[in-house]
Amino acid sequence: MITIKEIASRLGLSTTTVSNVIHGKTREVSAETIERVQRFLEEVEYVPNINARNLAQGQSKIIGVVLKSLEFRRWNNDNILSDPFVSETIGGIEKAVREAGYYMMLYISDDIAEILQHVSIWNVDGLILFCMMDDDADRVAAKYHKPVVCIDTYSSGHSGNFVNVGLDDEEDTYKAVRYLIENGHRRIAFLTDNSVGVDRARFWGYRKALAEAGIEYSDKDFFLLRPGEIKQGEYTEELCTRAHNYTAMFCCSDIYAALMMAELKDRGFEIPGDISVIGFDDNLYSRVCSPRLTTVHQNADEKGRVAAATLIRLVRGEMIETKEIRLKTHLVIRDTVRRIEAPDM
Amino acid sequence: MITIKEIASRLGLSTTTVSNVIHGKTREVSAETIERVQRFLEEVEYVPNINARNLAQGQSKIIGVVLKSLEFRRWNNDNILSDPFVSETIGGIEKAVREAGYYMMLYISDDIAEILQHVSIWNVDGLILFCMMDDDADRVAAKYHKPVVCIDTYSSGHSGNFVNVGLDDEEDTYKAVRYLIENGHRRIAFLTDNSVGVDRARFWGYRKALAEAGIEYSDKDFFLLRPGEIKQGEYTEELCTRAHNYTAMFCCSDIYAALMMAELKDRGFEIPGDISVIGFDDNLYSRVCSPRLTTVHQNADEKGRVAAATLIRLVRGEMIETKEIRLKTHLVIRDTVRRIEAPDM
DNA sequence: TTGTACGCGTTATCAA
DNA sequence: TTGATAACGCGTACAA
Repeated sequence: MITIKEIASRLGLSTTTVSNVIHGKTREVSAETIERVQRFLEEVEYVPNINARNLAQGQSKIIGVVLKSLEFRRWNNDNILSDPFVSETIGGIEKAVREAGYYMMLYISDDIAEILQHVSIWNVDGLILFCMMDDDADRVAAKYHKPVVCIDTYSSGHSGNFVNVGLDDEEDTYKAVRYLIENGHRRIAFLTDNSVGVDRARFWGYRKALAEAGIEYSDKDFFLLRPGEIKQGEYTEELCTRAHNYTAMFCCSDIYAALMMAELKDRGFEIPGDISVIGFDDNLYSRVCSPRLTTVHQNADEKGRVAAATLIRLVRGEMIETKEIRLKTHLVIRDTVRRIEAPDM
Repeated sequence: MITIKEIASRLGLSTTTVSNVIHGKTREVSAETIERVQRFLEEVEYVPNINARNLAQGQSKIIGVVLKSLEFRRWNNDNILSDPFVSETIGGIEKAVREAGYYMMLYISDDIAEILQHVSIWNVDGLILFCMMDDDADRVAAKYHKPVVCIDTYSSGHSGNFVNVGLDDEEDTYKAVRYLIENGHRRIAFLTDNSVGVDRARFWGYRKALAEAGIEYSDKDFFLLRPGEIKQGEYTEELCTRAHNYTAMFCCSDIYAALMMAELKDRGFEIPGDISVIGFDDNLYSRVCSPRLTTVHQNADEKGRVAAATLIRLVRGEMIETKEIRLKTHLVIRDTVRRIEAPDM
């Protein structure tokens, strides 16, 4: 690895001049020198030592992406990246980070202290917090004195320490459930694996649609998938039995919808004949189902890109008007919701 | 951020002593001093500046993970992480890297020069090349003079510049296709989206099983999914029409198997009544299908962990006996292959 | 227009 | 057992 000092001495120049040319601070260098230096730089394939650069400048060009795995246990708790929504979002982040000339460091941990240590060791320029619950995000953002952008974090009392990129989960779910109701459904189950953050908001959207239609809600309508049970196939028996009492089911993710459909079909359910299903995400799982899944479309890749782009603006010192960026969704109507002509009361 | 220098001056010690305590070079420090320093370190929550450390030591503690997106175009070329096999493997890598006290930098690019520049800027200690074809991997490994581990790379003339972690794709596929043949199938299609690397090896396993059973192969038996067509739903019409001539189909991934099953069912095919299907990977897609997919199981998470662990051994200067680490697979028999009693000739 | 010299935070050598 | 001091490679006041 050739250094600036070496280049300077070989060219009979000072390190300052070489450094200036590298950084395009060209107004004080003669055209001839610029030319000469640039040619040489290419010739020897100079690459800067970023550690030295960062040390001198007190920056890092690193965007840290932190996943907290415990809170967001989709079907496989061991490997949170196996959730397609998560990994697609990360893909979007990577793209935006790279295009902005930054680097991405991925860090998966449940331990807030560990996360803070990590970002401070690397002097990370900005942080994206993903799959992290309210208070944890607040805590990190409060201790870390640089820009933080969260994805899908609902903050009770928004501390103002971070910008959040998310959906309007309550409204989005409300519309989907209203669609079920408009199709004559009144006995509608709600399926998820937790009741915090995003899923809580979706739950309230579901409740709102029910209330508006004068449908009473009972705790039995809440179908909870326990962590690990999907992998093991436990409990689904019970859920499928309970499903007999419903004509429709709203699922908090396409994965769950697809999985549930498979379990239901195994037990003789016709879909949507016996039970209608709506998912959330509109990823590949919705197109692997048969019949094809009616679902709420969101763009995970865009979510990641927007989060990263926003963070980088913040890192560059720009002001962001709003603390809450909401992406649009829409209902994609496919083949898993049937119309009930004579609604059963 | 408090520095060693600051700590030393506050404690009335030298930076050397403080540094020694931090690194456990304790044989030359008095017990009392150790105690005093350690207590103070905790008190002020000292975190090292890794840029300075790396600069002084000429290392980085970074494991670079490079994805080359172009060569491996599953269903969504824009966002390679949306492929569950890819993202699960990365999850496995991250785990092993973190547990070994290293950091992971994820970099997605098609441009070899860009990749090399990236790793040399960051002085990355070791490299994992993923989704990269033979010659590209060779080229990177040749120019980069530190340890390289590839995942699923088939090298024509193995340069010896890297260790590869993969499967025995030919043998694994051979067994799966033989299973179809043992069940009376003779008209068996092969579905994939490319014919290089892993998929080429699988193709030869398929051919081997056919040949062994005296079944003639024709180019028509090769079902090629074109990039982008899955997203658009183009061409599947043609593939489904051609499928009428077969009693079974071997698919190079669960995604494709699941997708194909949905398309086929849409057109009235019974599975496995009209056509049997086998997939590869055994990820969640195989359990979302109905009926449940018979498939070749591989452990993506483990693949990632093994690759990372191997790389880190290399980085630490250990010797690795073999240049080719092959993980085991096995056929998971579920419900998509039927037995044909009177084989149709 | 170019060069000198110092600081960034750490590790490492060698002397005390 | 401890402490000066010199690297590591780069950026940048400030001087020339």
